[in-house]
Amino acid sequence: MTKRSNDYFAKTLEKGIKILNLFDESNPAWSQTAIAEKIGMNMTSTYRLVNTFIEMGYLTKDPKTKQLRLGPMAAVLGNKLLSGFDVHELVRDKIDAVSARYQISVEFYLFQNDTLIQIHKRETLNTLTYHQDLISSSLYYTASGKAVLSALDDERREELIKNQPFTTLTEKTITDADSLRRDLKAAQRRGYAINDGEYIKGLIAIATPVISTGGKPIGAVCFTSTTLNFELDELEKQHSALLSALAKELAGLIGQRYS
Amino acid sequence: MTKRSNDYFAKTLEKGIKILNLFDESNPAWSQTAIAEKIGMNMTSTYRLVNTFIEMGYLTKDPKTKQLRLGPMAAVLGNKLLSGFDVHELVRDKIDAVSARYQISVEFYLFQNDTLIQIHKRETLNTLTYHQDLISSSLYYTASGKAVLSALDDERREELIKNQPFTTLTEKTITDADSLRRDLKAAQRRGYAINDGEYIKGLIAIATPVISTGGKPIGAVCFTSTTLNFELDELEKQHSALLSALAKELAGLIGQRYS
DNA sequence: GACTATTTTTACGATTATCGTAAATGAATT
DNA sequence: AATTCATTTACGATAATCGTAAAAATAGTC
Repeated sequence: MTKRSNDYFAKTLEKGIKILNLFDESNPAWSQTAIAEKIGMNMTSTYRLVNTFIEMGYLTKDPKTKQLRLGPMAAVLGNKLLSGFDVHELVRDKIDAVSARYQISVEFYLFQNDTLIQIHKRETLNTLTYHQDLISSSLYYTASGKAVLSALDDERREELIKNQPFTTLTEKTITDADSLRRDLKAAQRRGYAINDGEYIKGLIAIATPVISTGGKPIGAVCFTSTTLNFELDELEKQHSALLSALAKELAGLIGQRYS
Repeated sequence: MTKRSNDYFAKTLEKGIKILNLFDESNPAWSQTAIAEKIGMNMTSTYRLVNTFIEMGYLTKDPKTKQLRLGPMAAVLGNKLLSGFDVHELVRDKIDAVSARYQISVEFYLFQNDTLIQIHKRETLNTLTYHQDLISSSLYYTASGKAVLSALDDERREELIKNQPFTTLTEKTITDADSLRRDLKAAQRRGYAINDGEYIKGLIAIATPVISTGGKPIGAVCFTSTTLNFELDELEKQHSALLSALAKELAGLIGQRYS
C-alpha cells in the first residue's frame, strides 16, 4: 500500500492561505460556512483552520455574530509582506518616471501560475480611472493578458486559450478562441497587444510582454488611456516605442529573478 | 491508544505562517537552512512548506543561490491584509485628531498573545523620531508594555514578568523583576505608566491601558516626546488627563471586538 | 580539477495530524 | 416550545506529515 504522498506540497497550508486571501477591503467579514463554501472545504477542517488563525491573532471572531475578521497579526504580516517584496521598489521608480515624463498611465504585471498579478500602477492625475482585481487568470480581455499570451510558445498558449471563459464584457469583447488567435497573431507582428474597449467601454491600452533571460514571458507593461484623451492609433504612434523600451528595461531589472 | 489530537489547531499552518513572517524589509532573503534553524524545524518539513509557498507564488527561489524571497502573491496578500484590517480606520481618525490638536506624538497598540502590536502611530512634525518593531513581546522597557502589565490580574502579570529578558538598553532601563513590580504599582496608583529614557536616552512617554468591556487590557495608548521638548513631569501634567480620555474612547470603539 | 564541507533534494517507513461523518450545542425565528 | 440554521465537539479511518538517512547539487579550498 505504498500510497506515497506524491509531492512535497502541504495542502493544509494551501487551504489556510486561501482562507486568509478571502479577506480584503470589500470583504472584511466572513462567516465560517461562507468560508467553507467558498473554498470547498468541510466544516471541521474550516473550523480547525479558522481556529488556528484566531489563536494566532490573524483572525478575530465576534462572540455574538460569529463573524470572522482580520486580526492585528494580519495587519503586521501585511506590512511585512508589502515591505519585504522588493521587486516593487526596483521597478516602481522606473515606471513612475515614465508615467510622469510622458503623462501616461502605466501598469506593470507579473505572470505567475498562469495568472497576471498587478505589481504596480501609476495613473496620471485628473483622468478617469477604473477598478480591476489585483489578480486575474482571465487573459482574453486585457492588453496585458494578450501580450503575455502572444509571447508564450504555441502549446502553452493553446492550453490557456482553451481555459478562457470568453465572457462578454462590452460590445467589443473578444468572445471566441479564433478571434483571440487572430488578435494574438496581430500582436506578435506589431510587438505589442492592444485593447480597444474590450474590457470597459472607452478604455484603450497597449501592452507588451516582459521577457525573462530564459526567453519566457514573465510579465507585461501596459499603457492605458481613454478615448476621451486619445484615439487608439494616436496612443500607438506616440508611445509604442516607449512601451517596448520600458519593457526591456524592466526585463533587465527582474529578468533573471523570475526566470 | 486514544491519543486524541488534543486541539483544533493546525500545526502545519502555524509553521507556514511563521515562515512567511520571517520576511520583511530588513530580511528580504533567507536560505532554507536559515529558515529551518530560526523556526526550529527539520529540513524536510521546511522543504515541503517552502516548496508549497513557491508553487503558490508566495516565495521565489533564486535558481543559483537558492535564496528565498517573497513572490508576487505575497505582495497581493499583503495588500489585502492591510486594507482588510479595519480597526485601523475606526481608530486612526480619533488618534490623528488628538495628535494634531495637541501637538503630541501618539501610538496605539493592541495586546494579543502576550504581545504588543503597533496598530497606529502618528508623530508630530519636526521632531526626532525612533524606530521600533511593530511587534514586541518585551513589555518591561516601554510605557505601553508597563501600562498593559499594570492592568493584568496578579497571576497573569507575574507570569509575564517572569518571561521578561531584562536586557539593559540604557542606563535607566529596569533590569530586575522587583524594580518592575514597584514601577507597575506606581502606574496603577497614577492610572498610567511612564517611561523615562528606559528604552532610548531622551525618549519619554506616558501610556495607559485600553480596557475591554470584559475588564481586560486589550491594548495601550501612548504619548511620546523627548526631553528636548518636554520634561517628563510637564508631559504628565499637561496630557495625562487627555491620555485617559483617549483610552476610554478607543475602548468604546473596539472594546467588544477584542474582548 | 580533485577533495571536502555545506546545503538542498529525494526516498520511504513510522507516526500522528487531519478528514469527515455524525451527533451535540447554541442562537435566531416563528 | 418547535424549527431552522450555524457552530462546536467526539472519534475512528485515512492519508498527510515527520524525520532519518542517503543522494544530489553547490560552494569553498588547495
